Formats: sequence, C-alpha cells, structure tokens
Amino acid sequence: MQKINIIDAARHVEEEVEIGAWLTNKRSSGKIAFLQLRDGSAFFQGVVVKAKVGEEVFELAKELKQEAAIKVVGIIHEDKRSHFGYEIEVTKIIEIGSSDEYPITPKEHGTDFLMDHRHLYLRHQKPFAIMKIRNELIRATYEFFNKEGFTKLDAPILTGSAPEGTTELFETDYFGQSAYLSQTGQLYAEAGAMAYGKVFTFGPTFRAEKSKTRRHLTEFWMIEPEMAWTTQEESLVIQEKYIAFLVQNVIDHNAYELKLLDRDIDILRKYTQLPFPRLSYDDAVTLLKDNGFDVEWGVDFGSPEETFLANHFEKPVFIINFPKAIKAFYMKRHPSRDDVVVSADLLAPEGYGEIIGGSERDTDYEYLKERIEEQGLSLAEYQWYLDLRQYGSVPHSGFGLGLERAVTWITGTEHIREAIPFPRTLNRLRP
RNA sequence: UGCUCAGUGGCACAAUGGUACUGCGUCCGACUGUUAAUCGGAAGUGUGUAGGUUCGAUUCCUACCUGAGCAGCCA
Repeated sequence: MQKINIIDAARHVEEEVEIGAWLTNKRSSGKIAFLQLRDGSAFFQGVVVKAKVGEEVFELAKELKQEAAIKVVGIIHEDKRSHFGYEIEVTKIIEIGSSDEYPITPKEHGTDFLMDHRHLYLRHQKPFAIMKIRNELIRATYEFFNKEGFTKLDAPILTGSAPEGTTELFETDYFGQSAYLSQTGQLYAEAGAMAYGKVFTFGPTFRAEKSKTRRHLTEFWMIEPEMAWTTQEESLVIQEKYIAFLVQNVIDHNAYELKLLDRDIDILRKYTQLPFPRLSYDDAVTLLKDNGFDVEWGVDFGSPEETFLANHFEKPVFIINFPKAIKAFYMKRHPSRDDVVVSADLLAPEGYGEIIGGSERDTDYEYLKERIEEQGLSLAEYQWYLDLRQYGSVPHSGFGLGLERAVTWITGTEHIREAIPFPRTLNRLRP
C-alpha cells in the first residue's frame, strides 16, 4: 500500500492509501464521523462510516482529540461535498501521538494569544497558506536571479559599524568590542558586484527601531541585488521584472493557498503587467497637494501618502529621484540637479507601503568621502568601502526588497507579523 | 516615544454602584454527509497590579504594568 500526501490525492482516486496526519477538527453523528486532517501538504477530510468499519474503529475515531497524530488507511474518492474535492473513506486508524486540551480551539482568538502559541498556530490554515507562499517567493527569488546571471553572495550579520549610521542598531559583545547586527548587506553587496558583476544577498536584517506598525519587524529578511555596469534605469527594469516574476509564480504554484486565504487572483494578475508606472518625487508632491495632502517638497512621505500614491495607479509604482537630504550617503547625485539623487522606491498597492528601495550608487571617491564625514560617520570604518571607488570604480545600481513586506502584500495579509514564522517585534521575543 | 483604546473562567465576549450573561473548548448523551456541524445535560474558575472614594467597586478616581491600533522611522 502506498503512503501519499494529501495534496496528491487526485492522483490516487479509488486507490487504497496510507496518510500520516494530524486531526484539526472532528464532527460526528451516530453512524458517521468526519475527521478533518492535515499533513503539511494540504487539508482534507476523512469519512468514517460505522457500518463499514465496525464498532472498534468508529469508537476510536470518536475518541480522537484535536491535534492527535494518526495514521489513516483508506480509499481516496472524488467528492464535491468535500471542500478539497477529494476525501478519504477511512478503513483503519492508528493513533501515533495523542493530544489533550489543545489550546487553539475552532473559534476565534486574539492576536496576542495566537502569537504566544505561534509554535502551534503555524499548524493552522492561514499560517500554512502564508508560509507556503513565503516559501514560493524564496524559491522564485533564487530561480530569477540565477536565471539572470547573479551570484548569491552572503553579507555578514555581525558588523563592526553602522552602514547607514542613522538607524538604531542592536548592539552585542564581540570578544570585548562592540558589534552590531546587520541592518543592510548593501555595502558588502557593492564589494561583491565589483568582484562578480551581478550579485544578490539574502539574509536576516535587524532594526532596533521602536516601530509599532503593521509594516515593521525588528528582524526581517531582505534580498539585496547589486549590479555593476548598470544604470538606475536598467535596474528599474530588473526590479519590475523580478516583482512580476514573483507574483506570476505565486499565481502558478499557489492556487490552493490563495484560495485558502481568499486572495483574489485577478487583482494579482494586474501586478504582472509591465511596466510599472514611474512618478518623479516632484510630480508625486504635486499630485499629493492636488489631492489635499499637506506635504512640502523635501519631506519623506508618510504611510497615508504612500497608500494614496500606490492606490492611485492600482499597480506598484516607482517614485523616482528623492531629495538628497532624506536619502543615504551612497546614492548617486543627479546629473543635472543638486537637490535630488538617482533613486527609486517601489510602493505596493492596497496600502502595503514601500517594498523596494534602491538607487544608482555614486562612483566618486572624494564625493563619498565628503558625505561620510558630513553625516558624522567614521571614515576609518568606511575605508574599505571607499576602496571600491579607488580601484576600478564603475557605474552600478542596486536595490533591497523586504521579503515579509512582499509576502504580506501578495497574500493580502493584514499584518506583517503573519508573514514570518516567528516574528520579532517591539513587544515580542518569544516563542 | 506620542496619541487613542483595551485588560472579566483555558479561549472569545456581556453586564448593573449590590460578588457576573453567553458561546467555544472540556466531560456525559443523541444524531447516516458534516463544513467554526447541530441538539440535550454537567463541571469549572472569578473582573491586570497597588492605592483611593463608598455601607458596598467589574463599574467611579489616581498611579503603575501589559497589550493592541495609529503616527514617526524604514524594507
């Protein structure tokens, strides 16, 4: 007899199979019981008919508790009365691991309770669907960048200095000296681009900002591609192609999960249609003013502004060439203007905010040295970075995508803490 | 950090200045197609912490703790 996963049930119709599963819920009447099963691949139900299995098996079925681990033997049937379209007519049940007083009941629970039980909550349908889609985004990311000729180059997580200076960092002890958890791999990616042409980093990132919003985590995963011999315009084309590729792969591979989440595929399809609109920062300010926003040229946009801009276009939109004063020191000066840099943020629709930040990097040694000093950063700490401009400096561009922001947006989830297995936020370090 | 809101049995909620409703879960029973199944019965603990007002506080007041939402910061 064959052991199968639930997701493959369609290929085993009318066959007798064995499935290792957990019981998510159970309903029973006097002569028939429905066991709601999950095995990590999908969810479906087992039907236990007393007249067919006999007293003993039927009684066992009725005694099983929520989250009991069982081996189920039975015959797969196609059946429209099952949400999954298929179900298993159970002939035999073996209880492998019992369960008692499982805390997450079939009724609704509060966020705090569910996050306290995150280690168990991961078993349930919504986290299941989101984590499967997260996995697809990770898989598709590797596929995309490998296909495009990138080399994955890992940036260090422990660093000796603050790459962007301004942001708060987690500090830790490194054999008697201060070390910081990485808040970006960007500068290291630039070193990689000068070595291997096109590289991407993909790893955890830490921000000790006391942010308390649905878009922030203190620990999150970031994908940071960096490309030598590449202008910002060329980088934008890669960025939109990458985003469209991610969305398309989720549509192609996660129809089941999107259905569990009740996510509208037609909306997602719009996000695969290129190009994405590009709006200059100048024009964005004008557009916002025309729509009643109280903004002045030179300020960074807040969440309400970002939401308005992205919803205005119903697609992800690039906001290009931000004021120099509000952006990082390494961004390239605009060729004909002194007040803006060659940069772009990609704003996701539906209020999900900035999912990509990127720019062309300045290539000039003296200019970068000045800007590092201007921002009060330690020249000694950045000497290695300046070396990249001393030895064969070339035009190059890069960007960073926040994985959890992308997951939250594509899955249509309310809060970013749902987009990572064990979220770290201002008020949560456990489990 | 600021503003706003909230803290009641394992969970989710209700309530009046007079020691607390209901549902889920649990236990017992019924039911041949359920979809957070339904129906009948039972057990269980007690209003975040510390003060104050009051004959009496879950309710009113003060402080604190914890959490949530929003804002700032950013991905």
